[in-house]
Amino acid sequence: ENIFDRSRMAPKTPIKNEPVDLSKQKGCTPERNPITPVKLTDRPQPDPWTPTANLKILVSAASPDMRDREKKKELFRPIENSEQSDTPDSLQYDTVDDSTVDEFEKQRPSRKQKSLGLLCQKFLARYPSYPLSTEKTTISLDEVASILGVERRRIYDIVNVLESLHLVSRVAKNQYCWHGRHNLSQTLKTLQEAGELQYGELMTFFQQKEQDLEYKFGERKKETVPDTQDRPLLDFAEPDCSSASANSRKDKSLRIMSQKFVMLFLVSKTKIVTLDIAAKILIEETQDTVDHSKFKTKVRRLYDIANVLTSLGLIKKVHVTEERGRKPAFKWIGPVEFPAKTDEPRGHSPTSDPLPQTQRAACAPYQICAPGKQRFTRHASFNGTQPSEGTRRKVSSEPNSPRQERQDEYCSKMINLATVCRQKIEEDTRNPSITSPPSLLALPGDSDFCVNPLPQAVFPVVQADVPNLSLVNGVSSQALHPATPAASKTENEKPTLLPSQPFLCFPSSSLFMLCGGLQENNSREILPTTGDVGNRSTEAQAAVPPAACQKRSSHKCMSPSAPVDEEPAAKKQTMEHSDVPLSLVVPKKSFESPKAESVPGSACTSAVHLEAFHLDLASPPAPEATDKESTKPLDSQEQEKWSQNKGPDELSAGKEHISKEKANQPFLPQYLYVQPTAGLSSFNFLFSANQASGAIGLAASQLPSLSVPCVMVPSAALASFPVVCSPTVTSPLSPVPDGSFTAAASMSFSMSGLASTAPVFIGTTALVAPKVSPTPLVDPQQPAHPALHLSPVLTRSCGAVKLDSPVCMGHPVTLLKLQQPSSAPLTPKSIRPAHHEAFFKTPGSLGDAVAWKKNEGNQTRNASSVQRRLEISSTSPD
DNA sequence: CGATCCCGCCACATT
DNA sequence: AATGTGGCGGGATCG
Repeated sequence: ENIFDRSRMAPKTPIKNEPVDLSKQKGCTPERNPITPVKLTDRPQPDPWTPTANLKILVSAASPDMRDREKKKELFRPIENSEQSDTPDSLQYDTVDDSTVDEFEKQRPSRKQKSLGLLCQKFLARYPSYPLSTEKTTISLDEVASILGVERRRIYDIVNVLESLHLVSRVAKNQYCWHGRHNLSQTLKTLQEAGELQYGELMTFFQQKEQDLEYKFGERKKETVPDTQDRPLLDFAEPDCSSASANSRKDKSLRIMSQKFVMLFLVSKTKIVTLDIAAKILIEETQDTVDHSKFKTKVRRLYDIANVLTSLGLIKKVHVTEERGRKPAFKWIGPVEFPAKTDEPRGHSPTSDPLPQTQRAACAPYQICAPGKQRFTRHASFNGTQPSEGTRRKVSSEPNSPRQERQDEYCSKMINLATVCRQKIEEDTRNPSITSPPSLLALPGDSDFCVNPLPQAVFPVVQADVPNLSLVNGVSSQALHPATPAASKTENEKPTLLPSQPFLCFPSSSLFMLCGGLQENNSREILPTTGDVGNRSTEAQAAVPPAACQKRSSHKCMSPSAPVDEEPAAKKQTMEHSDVPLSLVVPKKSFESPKAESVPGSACTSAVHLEAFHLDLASPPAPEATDKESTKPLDSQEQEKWSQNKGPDELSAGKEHISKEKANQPFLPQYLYVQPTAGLSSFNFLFSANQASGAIGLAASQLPSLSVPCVMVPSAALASFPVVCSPTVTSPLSPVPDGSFTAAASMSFSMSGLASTAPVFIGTTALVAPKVSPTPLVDPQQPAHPALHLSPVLTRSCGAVKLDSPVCMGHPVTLLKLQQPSSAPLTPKSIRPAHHEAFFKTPGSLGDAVAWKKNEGNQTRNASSVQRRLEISSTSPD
């Protein structure tokens, strides 16, 4: 059939074009059988051209498919000839053949026909952009290569780039699994965030001044880039590391380059990146030695990448005429804004969608790696047994700059923490991490972790009990406190005290926000946040430099000192992907309608408050640690704040923006702890403000939408219990791991809560796994907004109402109203289960249900233990 | 003649 | 050692 088409086509189209068409057709048809036309594209005429060609063919022919192809080829040839000849008729073949052959040979072989871009199109045509989550598509490199009639090498070029965007993931040797673009937006978002950190400054410079910039640029690169750039790469690498096997060869420059290249676009204001600049930036290391040859090689690679990206419809070639002259460049034509979940509704269970479990399983190894970041970030550390040698290696190994060193240290610490946490978590939930969504961006995580100069790590989760890890606790405590000695020492100690628990303890007293993240940013941005949000990009750019500086400085300060480091780490974890979660939960009583309504208006104000909080928290320290202090003060304000509900969102949004822009670390996890004030006397709420990325986030950075994982805990419980902050973020994909992790954390809480009272957890939507959806509350399958997701859940369970508030910023805010806790609405038991699943299930978690159960059991247990501890702690110190 | 970038050698990684 | 990966750059082709 194909043949026919071709023949038809051929005549119609001009030779050159024809080939393309054919190829496309091929691409389409090929799905099942390679039957097609490989030949056409493949090698028109093996014979004449290259002697080797024949050999190749023969070799390939080994496979039946190949034979078929060859046959076809023969058949085709005539056709081709005819095509070329212009006269469609096949009749001519015979006669024309030779002559035609020559002609056509010349033509045929046209380079264009063999271009990587075309090949990529064919490749992409074979797979659905948005494959059903259920079906998992595996790609056999050999098969594809043969089908498309190209050497495997070429397929690698394509796959590597696709992999960098998480459109595919490597499952095994010669095997890749196709994810499609489900996670693309998430990936892009992550890249953007990472890019801002790494390249924000640079890009700004470039755009501003090219020449001078170049110089400076080079310098900066070294400074700025090195840390980041190197690290970012890590993303992948790290994953690999985690996998145990090291990353293969270097770090797979093509992949990294691809990501970096994409980052440049995403960071660029103009969305146009010239090849030379990109090459210069990407050369990184060599800056000094900028060999011309190296530059040249880099450019070649960029072309390769650009071809693939072009095929994906993400960029297009353009020319920029600058002072120097006309230069080749590419313009980003893909999505620019990445709300919580761009592409698809998957928000709830972002990851899951893209990757069905099966896929995950299949992809797992890889995913792990790729998502490494996530893992890291989240519980990332949990996944791998160890932080991954690679990571460490990189960290330690690359001593680019002082910064790095710091980072390294930081990373190391983080890793350690992560490891500990991981262990615990693993114990509880074993696999979840593994299953993590493939698509998640490893990058961000990684970057966050190691790469980002600003390491704001947040603790991913709080653990309920883990007596075992005293170390962890110590760390966590430190993390919390680090920055803010003042804050917490006393209070913190308690948490810390909670010996084994990594979690944070919050005083039951009031509400506080914990911000993970960028303290620096917050401070800076605080003011701007509210207003700026809209303009982030602009501001961001402007802000970036300073922010970066600050961050750096802060980081340095932080990282170097053990305590400090910890904090960042904690922040990171929390924040991680997500920038800032916006959602807030409001207890009905207190807030209820009145406030909720007011929210929009108040949001701004509230936002301010929040910001302030953030600042406080952030800057000093430990979000968690601060809890008491911050909390208390907040308490008084709580009501107001609550009324402001939106505020948080905005704030968070603002923060996110800011943070992202500047630090990039945008991820500040923010948690709001609300004490049972009025209505909810008995309940405590923890909100994570962050974000974004994770959960649903998306919103995080750019989007105002808020997704916040929240944990409600009965006040009583809280009083005595340390509260753990769930990691907010999870990227859609990553969610799995995160989710799992989170879930675990949350679980523990819930458990505790149950024990004493009934704790309710409100998860952010992000966390919600699609699969879970079945639960009543659930789902969120509405893709729409992350916030929405949350709301539904709440609504159901609690009757909470979520509101989207346009708010000042226009960021959507979600408010949740909770019915009176006291009342039954939240029956802990009934609710929880639902919530848990809904919230926590992560797509990624494979055996979620089981895991859950287990977890719950554990949690319960833990809770009890925790309670004990808590009680003790509570009594003792404060 | 510069922009593109195909081709495939060959090194490194994995099996 | 065989095979999978993929860095890399010569040099052909395009515009």
